[in-house]
Amino acid sequence: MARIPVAERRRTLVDAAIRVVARDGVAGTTTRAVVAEAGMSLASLHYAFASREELLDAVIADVTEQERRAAEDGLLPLVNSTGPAPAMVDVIRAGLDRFLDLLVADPLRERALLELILHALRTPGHEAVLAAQHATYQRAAQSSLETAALASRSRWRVPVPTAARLLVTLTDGLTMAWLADRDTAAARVTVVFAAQALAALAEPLDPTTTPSGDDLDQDSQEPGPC
Amino acid sequence: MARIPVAERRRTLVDAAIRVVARDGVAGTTTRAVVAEAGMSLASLHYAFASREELLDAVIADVTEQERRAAEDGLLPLVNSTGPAPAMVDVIRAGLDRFLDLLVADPLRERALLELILHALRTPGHEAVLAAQHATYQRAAQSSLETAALASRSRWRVPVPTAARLLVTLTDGLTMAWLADRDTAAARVTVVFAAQALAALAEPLDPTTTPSGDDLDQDSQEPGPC
DNA sequence: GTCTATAAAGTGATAGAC
DNA sequence: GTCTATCACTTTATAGAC
Repeated sequence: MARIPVAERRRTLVDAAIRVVARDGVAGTTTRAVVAEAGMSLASLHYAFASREELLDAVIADVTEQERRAAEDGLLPLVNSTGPAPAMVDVIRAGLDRFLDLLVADPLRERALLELILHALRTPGHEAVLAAQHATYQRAAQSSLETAALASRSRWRVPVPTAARLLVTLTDGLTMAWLADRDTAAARVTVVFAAQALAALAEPLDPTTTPSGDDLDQDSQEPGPC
Repeated sequence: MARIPVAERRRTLVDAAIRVVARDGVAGTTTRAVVAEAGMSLASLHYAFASREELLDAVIADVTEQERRAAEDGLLPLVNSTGPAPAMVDVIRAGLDRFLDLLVADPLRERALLELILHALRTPGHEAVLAAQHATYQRAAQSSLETAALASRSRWRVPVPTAARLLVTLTDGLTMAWLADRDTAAARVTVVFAAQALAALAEPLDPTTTPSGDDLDQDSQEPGPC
């Protein structure tokens, strides 16, 4: 077959492995399944990667980087907006709703990432890639919150890393809960309260601006599964 | 060997399987590993359970029931307390702190439960046990919140199922975040804000009672990993 | 009912031809 | 560099002796 640079081989294999993990889970991501998806021989995988675990490390790093870019892209519309400053709670709610959109549109991807993280949590030798994943998320959450403060002309009343950890906690929890019950309407309601909880940790720079959230006393009953 | 009732065999096998899942993960829970832990032969497992998957179903149901009982027991101290009614935020914070205590004391158990849920999410035919698990959690969260309202002489301003879903989201997120970074001090801070977020959805029955939370402007910096 | 032994089908990794 | 063929091992499940 054609002589392919090892860097390109790695890319092809990582992309194929991501599809296999999403479809069959980590346990189903055998070396044979990956090379079948990538359309190459088993030996080529072991030429590009020393072992299956090394391939999985590369997959985790790649998926994490993709998520980080998605978060970054989600912030661009905010910094470029003109008009009057929106309330912090609305900025956060819009961001969380966009996150939920991604989850609903591609649940296999998020489930795959959770599986990969749990796998790395249990397997010795994956500490480095796991720490990198966590640091990337924390940083993405921090810059999201800092951008949100700029857009809403607010300041954080708690250290940004503290608020960022709450944001990560909320997105992780939203993901787990939605994957478990697939109740998108209920998740939207949870997003509203999550946004209020985060926005309560910030205050407007200009005291005359009155921050307004949604009505707490809404009579929305728990909707059934979609 | 001794002739053992099949019900007892099943109990022994499920208990052994729970230990193996906690130690080696779902992928490491092979039929051989379980029978070695239980001290019986491979054929005895297949006499009690038709397949490995059927055993895993029983494990998920058992662990879920144990968690439900733990949540129930955690509520008993609340309803029996005399003295003046504590503030809702303090009741919830105490409950979340107790949850965090359990997580820190036995992280392998929570990690195992997450792995089992993800496994059930991916494997066809496990929908029933997964739905049961989710319903159990939602019910436990609801009765926890109702008990908290009683103890703090408050009422919920939103439907209890809605608040319960936020509680489940927060505990799931707390678990994932702590498992990822093992930063107990940061998790305690997250608990404070999570409790405030939930307490904001309730109001005291007696208007003269002033609900008091913690100071939001505390200068706690993000602590390093433990 | 309980066991040993084994079947049948995987797995990760590598040797060696080209 | 890339391939086929294969090693060495593990897996679930079952057959058949007792």
